[in-house]
Amino acid sequence: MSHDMAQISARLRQAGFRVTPQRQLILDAVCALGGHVTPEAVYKQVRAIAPAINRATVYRALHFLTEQQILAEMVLPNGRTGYEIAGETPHHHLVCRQCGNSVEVADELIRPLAEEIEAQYNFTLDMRHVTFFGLCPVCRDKTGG
Amino acid sequence: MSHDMAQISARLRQAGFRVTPQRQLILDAVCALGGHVTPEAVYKQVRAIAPAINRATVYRALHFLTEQQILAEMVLPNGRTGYEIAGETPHHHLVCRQCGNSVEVADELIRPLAEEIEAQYNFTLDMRHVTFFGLCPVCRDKTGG
DNA sequence: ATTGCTATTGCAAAAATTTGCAATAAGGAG
DNA sequence: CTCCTTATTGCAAATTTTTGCAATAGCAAT
Repeated sequence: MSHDMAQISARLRQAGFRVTPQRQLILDAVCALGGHVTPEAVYKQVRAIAPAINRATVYRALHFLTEQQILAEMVLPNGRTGYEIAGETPHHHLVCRQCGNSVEVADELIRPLAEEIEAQYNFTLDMRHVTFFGLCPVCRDKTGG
Repeated sequence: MSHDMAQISARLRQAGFRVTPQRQLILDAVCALGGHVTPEAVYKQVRAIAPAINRATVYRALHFLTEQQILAEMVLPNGRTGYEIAGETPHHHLVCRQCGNSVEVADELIRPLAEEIEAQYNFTLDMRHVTFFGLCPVCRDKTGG
């Protein structure tokens, strides 16, 4: 279990939000599935346990948990949105718009920028999983001249 | 007109793609509407001129023109995808996950990272319009404290 | 101008995501 | 334990985006 439910619950209630069984199941599902998870995968996983749950609830909970920094949101190579438990090792991707292949980028490259921006704009950035798009060497040499 | 159709046409045909009236209309629409444009807005604009055009064609053309670096794609503050003519001044955004407000980020901050990554991974990045998510100062002091 | 190859379109249906609203149920207070 | 307020859910319908496939139409070559 990579999330401390007791602590999370306390924090949410503290802030006036409610800890519903749906939200717990959804969070558990993201955790159990591991890695980068799609809303649909979460839905199916949760469904297996609580068949009555609604798709909209999954989408809403995923948004909510992301807002609360309990989950982190990312752009998957196919352009859709994925989720993971926040706090996992930051990792980033370059994805090729042409062929769809992706490469991992070291966090050390990204972090300085994140810190620079945070300092300069006073934002608290969520840079645990950034995706940049472009052309991989292979595709560049073909089409991208 | 901020795009050179003759040159673009030549390049596309050169690469074995076709320059269809639909694609031209769609590109014109993005140009005419200016700024950050949604697929739906493009669809409506194009429709006004060519009522027979199909929504799927708009989505496909937008993807295609982005792949060809003629358009640039970005994440809008509402989380959906927007487009603009590529080559316009690069600009980036920090958007607050809580309140949705966004702030512009200087390109000078982003460019060094882009160059570093390109050098190190041999990717050609499309960093003309990057969006980072996080918490603005106001929302951080409320909830995210 | 005609022909042939195949990239693109339109259509229709599927899939993915969001939204309004009434009903339900957390959880703090008594 | 019960009551009350209101955050959340479920539902159904609207939106948004993607996809398979047959028909259409670019465009390079003749």
